[in-house]
Amino acid sequence: MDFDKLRSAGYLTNHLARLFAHALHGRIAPLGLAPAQFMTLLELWESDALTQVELVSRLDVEQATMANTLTRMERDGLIRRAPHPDDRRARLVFLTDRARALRTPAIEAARSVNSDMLEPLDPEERDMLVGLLARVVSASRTARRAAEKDAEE
Amino acid sequence: MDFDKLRSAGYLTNHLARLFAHALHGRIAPLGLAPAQFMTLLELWESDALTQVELVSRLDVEQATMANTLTRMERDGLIRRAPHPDDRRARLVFLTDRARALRTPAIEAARSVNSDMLEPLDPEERDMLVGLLARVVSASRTARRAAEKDAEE
DNA sequence: CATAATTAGATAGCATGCTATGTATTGCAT
DNA sequence: ATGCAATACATAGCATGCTATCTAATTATG
Repeated sequence: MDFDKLRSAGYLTNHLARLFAHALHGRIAPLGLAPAQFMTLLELWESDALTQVELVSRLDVEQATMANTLTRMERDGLIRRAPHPDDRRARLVFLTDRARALRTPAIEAARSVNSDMLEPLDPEERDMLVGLLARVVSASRTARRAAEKDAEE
Repeated sequence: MDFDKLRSAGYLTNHLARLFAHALHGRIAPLGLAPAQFMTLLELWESDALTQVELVSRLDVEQATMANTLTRMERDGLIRRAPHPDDRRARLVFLTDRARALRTPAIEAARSVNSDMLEPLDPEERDMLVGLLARVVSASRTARRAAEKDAEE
């Protein structure tokens, strides 16, 4: 019973994700940002005033994870939360000026992490890798949602 | 200043790693295993009686991370730790019978996670993806080690 | 040989992620 | 209109991962 971890997609993906996270952390920590905060800001830079539920569905993390990330972001002065005007259960998440100002440098940092990490690949290979990753992620999200739908019955 | 997360290797890798981890967790939790424990067992199944330092270098996690994982594995009856005969600082990690017995079913579970997740890809595409991931991981580890070497001076 | 530098490991403190649960509100269906 | 199900969010508890720091032991060096 053998298992070659260096030919295992799951193993390699886990390892690569840690390497990416480490690199990103190094580049955005000077901005006062952590990786999950950056990910969340990517959505808020696109459209401000989202609810937690909307962020959860866009980023595909669990609601509890997002709640904690938002608490840390509020602590760090990146967001404010205000009551939703039409739904007293919900709160809207707003960017602070500080978070708005970080958009350009943070995205620049993320871009440079991607280029550095993919440096060993040819341009066509980079596209190939990104395309394959996107397809697997997309299919897996779909499959998971179908499975959860099933489980409801 | 735009950033398309669905074309970002770092973003996709992080997302895919979470999807893989979730799938693996679901399959090995019934065996009483967690993902990081499985990863560690992969090394110990190959060669028993390793030190923590040896596990750290093979799995490329930080020493503190491995120390905690080993503590949980000892708690769960997967390993025992005994003093190193030639170095009183070190301890050797040994598999228990329970951990040995899990080898076949756990590897079977991991294999099935990989096949399920890569199901949307053709066989050649799967090989391509695994090969590209392996190259990026390998290059990045090398670069990181070089950078650390540099930082020593 | 004595001391300094290195090495092995443990521990503290934090960020992300998860599951499971609790609370308040909303909305639907009778 | 009421009463139950669904929804939005918070919280507790745990696993992984990290950096930073501490102790003890070993190795290297003067």
